Amino acid sequence: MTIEDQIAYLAQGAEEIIRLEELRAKLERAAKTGRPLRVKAGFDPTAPDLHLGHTVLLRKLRHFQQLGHTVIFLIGDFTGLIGDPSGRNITRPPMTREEIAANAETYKKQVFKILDPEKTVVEFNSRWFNALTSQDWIRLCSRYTVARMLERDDFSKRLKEQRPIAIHELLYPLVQAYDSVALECDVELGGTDQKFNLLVGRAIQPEYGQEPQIVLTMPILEGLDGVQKMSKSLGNYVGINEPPAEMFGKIMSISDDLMWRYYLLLTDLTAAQIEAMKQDVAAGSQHPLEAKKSLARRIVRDFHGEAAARQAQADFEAQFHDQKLPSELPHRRCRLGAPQKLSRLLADLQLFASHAEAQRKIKEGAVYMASGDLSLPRWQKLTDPTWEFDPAQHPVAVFKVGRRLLKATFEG
RNA sequence: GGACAGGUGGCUGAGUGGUCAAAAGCAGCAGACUGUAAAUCUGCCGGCCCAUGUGGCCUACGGAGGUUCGAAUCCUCCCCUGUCCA
Repeated sequence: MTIEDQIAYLAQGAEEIIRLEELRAKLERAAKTGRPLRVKAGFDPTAPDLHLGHTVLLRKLRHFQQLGHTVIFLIGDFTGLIGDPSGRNITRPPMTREEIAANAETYKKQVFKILDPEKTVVEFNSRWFNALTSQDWIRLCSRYTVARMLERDDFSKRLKEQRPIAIHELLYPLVQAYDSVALECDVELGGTDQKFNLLVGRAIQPEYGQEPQIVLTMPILEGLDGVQKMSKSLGNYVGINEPPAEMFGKIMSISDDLMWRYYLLLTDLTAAQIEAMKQDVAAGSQHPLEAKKSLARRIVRDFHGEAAARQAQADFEAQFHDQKLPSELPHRRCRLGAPQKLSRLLADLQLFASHAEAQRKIKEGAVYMASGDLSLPRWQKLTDPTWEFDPAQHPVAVFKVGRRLLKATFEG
């Protein structure tokens, strides 16, 4: 690949590259000297459950690896003590060595589904921060000004809105910047929300006699709702460890608009290929549903392989086009000798969060049941919460509420 | 250290003695329509119990006490946040 091809490859899907000329120079030098670039991305040590949102960044890191460069997967176990400033956050208690080690293992297991382990270095920033002296800290703090720190959107906004800003929060960007110094990074990747922190790295490195790193920001992936960023706490995420069927289903539930965004950020199709597909859909020569299935299959394949992806699609089609039950569905065994009131039963089966909710939803007509021959389920709407469910009559039953399915086997 | 303003359900935010499990919006869940899309419309949206009713009980408006037949609302102390002054 020529240098220009490499730049185009790295730039695909990226939000911003600061600065492009410097990246070109570094790539040229790396090619000439045979010394790979050191490319860093930092991760939160407390949330080792990765979802598709994280993979946007990981995929870009892999692109660097494919071009021969070294990725530094930095676990911010020291940074974690501060917490990325985002308003109302508190310093976290230090994690134990064991917790950190366990989380790191969890990370590795997930991350190497995308990254090349041969070209990845896993680091912890407590390694150098625990060795820092008070003098070192003061020296670091002296290299940046309050005014510049307050340029950060989050800080200036909170200042204006009279919301609290704790002093230690101001340290966060400096800590992250110092990571780049300690690791002698050539490039740092992050989401667009990290832009400020990444730029502080650029500003601090020259203070320590280093060349400023290249900053490459990736867009923040919207969650399944298409509005808010994908995050576990918002519940709008697809975890990379989720079973194929679940992944497939979740992706099928996104809006058509969002589908193109996912294509761009979560697959290796080029922007031109995606645009062509978009045209086909707009022209009516391809049904958006098919385009979405193809997206879902690609993504599932990345994490579970081709066979599982095909199976997931087949299950999906069987379930929603042919009205069959999926090959695997949540299943609970339940001891029940005598008839029981429906609302109580469904609450006990944890199909609902509370008994009150079970009663409400049943009255709303949201609950369906199938029993007997499950290969061709005949759904029966249940609207009476006081109806006595008789396990003798229905030793195996499947309950359906919206998209949720639950199979229950009763034994006396 | 002083003065002032504020702290309400997942979020925003109304409510200043009973009619308040707390308006409204957002989010969420479910139904209709569909392609498990979007948009739209409808219902629900603290818990437990009875069985279905403008039903009973419990918990909840930063925390702890108090006043009152009755407190998110009044009083006292405390905690937290911000602004101004020092």
